[in-house]
Amino acid sequence: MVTLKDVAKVAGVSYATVSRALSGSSEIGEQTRKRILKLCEEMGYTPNAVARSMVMKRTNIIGLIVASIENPFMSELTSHIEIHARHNGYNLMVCNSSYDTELEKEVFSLLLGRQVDGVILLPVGSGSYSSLQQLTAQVPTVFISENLQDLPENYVAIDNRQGMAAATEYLYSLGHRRILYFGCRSNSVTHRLRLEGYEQACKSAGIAPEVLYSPFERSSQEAGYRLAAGYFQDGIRHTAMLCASDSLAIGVMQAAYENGVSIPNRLSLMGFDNISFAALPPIDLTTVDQPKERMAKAAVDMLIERIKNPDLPHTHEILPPLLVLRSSCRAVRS
Amino acid sequence: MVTLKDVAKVAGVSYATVSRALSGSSEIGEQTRKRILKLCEEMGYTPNAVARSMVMKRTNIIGLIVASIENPFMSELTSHIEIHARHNGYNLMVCNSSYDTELEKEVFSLLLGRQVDGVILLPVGSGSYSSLQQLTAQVPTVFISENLQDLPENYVAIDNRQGMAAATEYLYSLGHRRILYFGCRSNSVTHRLRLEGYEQACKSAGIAPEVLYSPFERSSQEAGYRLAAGYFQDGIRHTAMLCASDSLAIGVMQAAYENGVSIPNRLSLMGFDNISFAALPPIDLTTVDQPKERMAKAAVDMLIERIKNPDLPHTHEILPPLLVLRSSCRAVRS
DNA sequence: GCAGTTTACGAAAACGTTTTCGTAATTTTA
DNA sequence: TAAAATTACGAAAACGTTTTCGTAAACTGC
Repeated sequence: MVTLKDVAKVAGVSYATVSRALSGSSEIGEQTRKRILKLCEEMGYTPNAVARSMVMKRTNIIGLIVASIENPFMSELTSHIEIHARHNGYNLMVCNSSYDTELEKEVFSLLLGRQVDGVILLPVGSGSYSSLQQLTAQVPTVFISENLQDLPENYVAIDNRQGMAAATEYLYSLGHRRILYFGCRSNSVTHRLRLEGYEQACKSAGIAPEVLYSPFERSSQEAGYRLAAGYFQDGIRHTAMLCASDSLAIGVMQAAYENGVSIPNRLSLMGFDNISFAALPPIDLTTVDQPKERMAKAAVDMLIERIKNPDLPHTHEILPPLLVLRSSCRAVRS
Repeated sequence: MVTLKDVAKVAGVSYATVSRALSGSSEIGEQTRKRILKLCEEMGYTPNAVARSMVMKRTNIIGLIVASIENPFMSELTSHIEIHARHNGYNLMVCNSSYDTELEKEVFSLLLGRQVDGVILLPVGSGSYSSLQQLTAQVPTVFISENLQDLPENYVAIDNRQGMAAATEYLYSLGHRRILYFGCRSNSVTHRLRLEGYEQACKSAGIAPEVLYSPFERSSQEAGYRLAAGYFQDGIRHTAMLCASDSLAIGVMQAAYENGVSIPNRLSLMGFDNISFAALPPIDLTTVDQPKERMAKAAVDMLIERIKNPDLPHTHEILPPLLVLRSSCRAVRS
């Protein structure tokens, strides 16, 4: 590897001069700058980012912790985060937490040792963030896609309550009066808010909320499948099913398929998240979109702001969800 | 941040001693080691990986360049690579190349500047790797999921030819004699081999190969959709369709759906890759699996070997693909 | 009890940068 | 034209580690 010192030696100048030529400093003559830049080119010099980080006390690396990269929702977010971060001069160090709060803390510490300038956390969503606080206190951190309410943290999320309320109202507008909510027994605030949105909209519409919970399992698709399979055994008592997530809805779809329940003819089905699966024509799930690109950008921008000025107070940004109408819902025959 | 020097000062020893206590060196007394480790704990000392990298001339970071993280196939691979790398003491720096060969080279250089110990490349697949060679020559590199034949590179791939031959034979065994191949006009060797596998199996079976090409577009799903839509206009002349990738097949499925062509009743459909989409019940696509976890492990292991011993000759590993039977294919009525 | 060996530790260099400070050389001002 | 200001550069410290080398002190064998 050719270093700055090597270039300086060949050029017959001090390393300070080479450094200045590269950094665009004004403390250098125009002709020497050109000479040195040309020499760097010729010698194939690449600045060593590690050495630079050492003295600058900043790595220009953002750590990203995500529950599971292979989850389509999370991989979409990850992709946008990477691109937007890179456009701002940051690289991404990515770690899976594999839905494990212990591992989540472990990789967080690991990233701290790596001296990342900040962390974006797509949390497991255990509902308990107290044990993370001694870690988030050590480096600028932004949570994404998890509503942390009044916790002293930075986060970007959508208005889950409003989103689910809008979903409920949409079903109501199609004539549905018996709408079953398929909830997720997660402790996350996100899921609590979604449920509240449903209940609130039911109340406003004057219909009775009915809720079925899935136990929180590794795969919510599996959970939706089992829950729906059980439900179908006893006969269909509703005209629409509103699921806490697209994954759940897809599980339901599988069970419906196997039980000969036609969607949307016999049952309207709605999800939440708008993962890329949902748009596939054979699925074509009506759902509520989380604007992933906007969320990613907002999180990166928020983080960079806090990296530049660590004393900024905690903040959060709540983006509006968007109803995505597809073919899994239809109006009730009158 | 509390540093090793701080600990040394409090402990009243030199920094060498603290370093030795932490590294498990034998050149230190048992009681001092314990005393220092306890002190490190108390003071909340975290080793600075950047400083360590500086002197060790090794970062324990693997760079991963992927065409698009949000592509389900690639995100699955990414996830397994991250986990396996971390278990071996490496962290992952991830970059999107966004299907752009120029950007691919750009981020590669960027990773070189970051002093990554090695690079795993999930390439755009332009078919031309010569311009990459001056980059891959500078750091241990392993290509994944792209068959590079005799190129002087390291790679992990599947036997694409055999996989597609097996797919063809399976359709033949179901009684299909008119099998249309939906190819991808990509320049990648991978796609050439798949086509060859199809042609070879046709020849052995004594049936005529028929091929329709999609132009290489950003989204192969879109390409499949357009190609199939055109095909259906002129009437169905085949009993089975074999697609070069699952994405293509899903596009075909959409077109079939819209044209009232029932799969598998009217037309058997087969894909290749086994992306997670393919398993979703409403899709349930018969396909050829690329064993992603095994590929990821093989690539990481191959890379680490070459990091430890950079003088190792180039090598490659070809894994066997696996037929995944689902419901998108059926036997021809006799 | 003395030479030789081992053990346990400290001093200091090294990694490749950036940046501060100092200073000749040049330019500007009066 | 002398003093003051500016420009262009070099010397050296600093960042937080690891590791080599040197050396007292403790131990070994006879």
